Amino acid sequence: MRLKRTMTCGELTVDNVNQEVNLNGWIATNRDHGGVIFLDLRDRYGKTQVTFNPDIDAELAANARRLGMEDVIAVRGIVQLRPDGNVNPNMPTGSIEVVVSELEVLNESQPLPFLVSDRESGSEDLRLEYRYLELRTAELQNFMALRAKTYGSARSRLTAEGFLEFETPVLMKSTPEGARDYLVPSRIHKGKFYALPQSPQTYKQLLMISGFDKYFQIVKCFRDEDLRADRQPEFTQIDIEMSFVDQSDVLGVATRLARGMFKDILDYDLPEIFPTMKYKDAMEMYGSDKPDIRFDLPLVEFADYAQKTEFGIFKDNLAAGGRVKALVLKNAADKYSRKATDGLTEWLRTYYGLKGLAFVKMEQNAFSAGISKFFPEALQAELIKDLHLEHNDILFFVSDTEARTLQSLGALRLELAKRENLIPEGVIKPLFVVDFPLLDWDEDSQRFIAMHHPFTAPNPDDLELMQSAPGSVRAQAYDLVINGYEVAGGSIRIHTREMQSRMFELIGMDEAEAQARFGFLLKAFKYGAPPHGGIAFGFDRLIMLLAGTENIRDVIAFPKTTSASSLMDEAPSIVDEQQLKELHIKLVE
RNA sequence: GGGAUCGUAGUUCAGCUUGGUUAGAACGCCGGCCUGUCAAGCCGGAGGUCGCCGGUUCGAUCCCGGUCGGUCCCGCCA
Repeated sequence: MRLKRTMTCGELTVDNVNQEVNLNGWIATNRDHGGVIFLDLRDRYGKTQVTFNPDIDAELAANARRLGMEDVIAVRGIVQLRPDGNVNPNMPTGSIEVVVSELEVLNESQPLPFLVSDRESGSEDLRLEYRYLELRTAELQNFMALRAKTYGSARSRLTAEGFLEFETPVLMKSTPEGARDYLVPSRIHKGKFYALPQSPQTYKQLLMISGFDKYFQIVKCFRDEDLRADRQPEFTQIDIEMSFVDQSDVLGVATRLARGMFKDILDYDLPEIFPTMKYKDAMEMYGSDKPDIRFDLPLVEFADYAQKTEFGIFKDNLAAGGRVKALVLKNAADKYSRKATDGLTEWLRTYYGLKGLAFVKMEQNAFSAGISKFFPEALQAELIKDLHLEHNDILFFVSDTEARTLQSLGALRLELAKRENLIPEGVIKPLFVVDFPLLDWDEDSQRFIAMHHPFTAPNPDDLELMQSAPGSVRAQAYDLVINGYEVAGGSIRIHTREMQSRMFELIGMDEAEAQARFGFLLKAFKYGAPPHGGIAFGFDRLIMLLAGTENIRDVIAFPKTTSASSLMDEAPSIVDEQQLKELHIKLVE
């Protein structure tokens, strides 16, 4: 190219007036007034108006007239002040323009499938097909720049704390505990497969055994599970592991890193100490293991009150080991007509399999509507006092199995908060959730499975429960939750062979199977494994929070759809017979 | 695996409720006019397998079934 840029499209100001500059970029808009032609030239630094005046050079203006949106051009010209009254205060470069003397058309663009100036001008599937064009939009340019800045922040913050950055294998052994693995067939080893890492968990533990007491990695992880608005099959973690530490040390690093990143990127000050909540309390108070604590609206334990009602369903569920919990929404009863409550009931039924949602409203000093007739006067008085109920409050009740009660009322809490605008804008509330259970009973396989992963150390205070009541053993596991998103999770790991074997035993993995899957790790534990633990940040979710978006696809350059395909390059795709043959793979119908 | 929802010019949508002659608008595109705009403006034009397959019907963009694709959710995500 002839007119290589001397400046970017975002940096010219009144200070550059009368300078001759070259600009390169894409045509964002063209405004042809018959005479003078205005083009907004765009690169990732900004936009600058360039003008062509036929009075100065008729041929040049005629050439400019033929240009269209997203053509790539290079111009040479003089920076000039815009005439009086023609300054655009909405543009950082709005005081100046470049009066073009030379034009080089670098490449023309076909008519566009959607407007680069307006991300909403194309549906999402169309934008994903032309992702490279969508990435030109201001919004995604900003998100990607923010993401890049966050890589840098994480790296420098961790490096400053003495962490060493590593790379671990992407082709690894399949360890089918937890998420489904993405498998990679081996050409050399017929019938054998690598797996893509769900996380570099075992490698980072081995690095601890190697003596690299502070490890980190910004790393892709792969999980072949169904997608969500905040879940992609390949995603990025900031993976951290440390030796000779306990839970408080890891939470300290996570706190400093999170504070550092929010400071570096948003100049937002997170508290020096993040609040901590026990898993059990989170479930009881918020119906979630990742509660959004930007607003209150806690779940109210209602079992004792329920016994004093004449509502049979509550009592039956309690007798059957179920639960009754309530939510009090202040001063909103008038907004919840029969139609509205029916809508909520239907929503909970469809999404959470809940049979019913009960409610009562406060009318002056008494209950009305819903199931109010099942509440004796004395109980009403008691509730009004205990729950500080006032006119126009509405109480919602859920009664079902414990799991379903907590989950659906937790979901209702979030939904009501959204509807009632209870979630403050611009506020970032971190929370550590701790004391997760070590094990989770799996109905399908009728056995315990590791709630976090099978390398998580039990709480030393609960060791005797491992025999008597495995389901009640607490793990030294923790999550960092920010605004209701699980942003990071980790644990103190088991570092002795004996404890690791006990753990495998608890989840029904016999010695032979443990050897086959994790023999290498068990062997390593015999050679002086230090106590260690760590945490991993979901990098994409972190960027979502920093960017203020609720969609993980917004912060990944080339994301996949909810059916895990890439609309742009059409992955996954069929492959040649020859490729399959080399891999010793035969497709079956 | 299950549920909900969407699919109509290049694009975003309307039309479908109550099936019927020529499926509209805006943006974009093409042409013309216009010397200070910045979402430029004005005039004109081209552009449609109504996602696909099947059914009902004299007749289907519209009703029904299936299917494919997007999105959101449940399950799943150690």
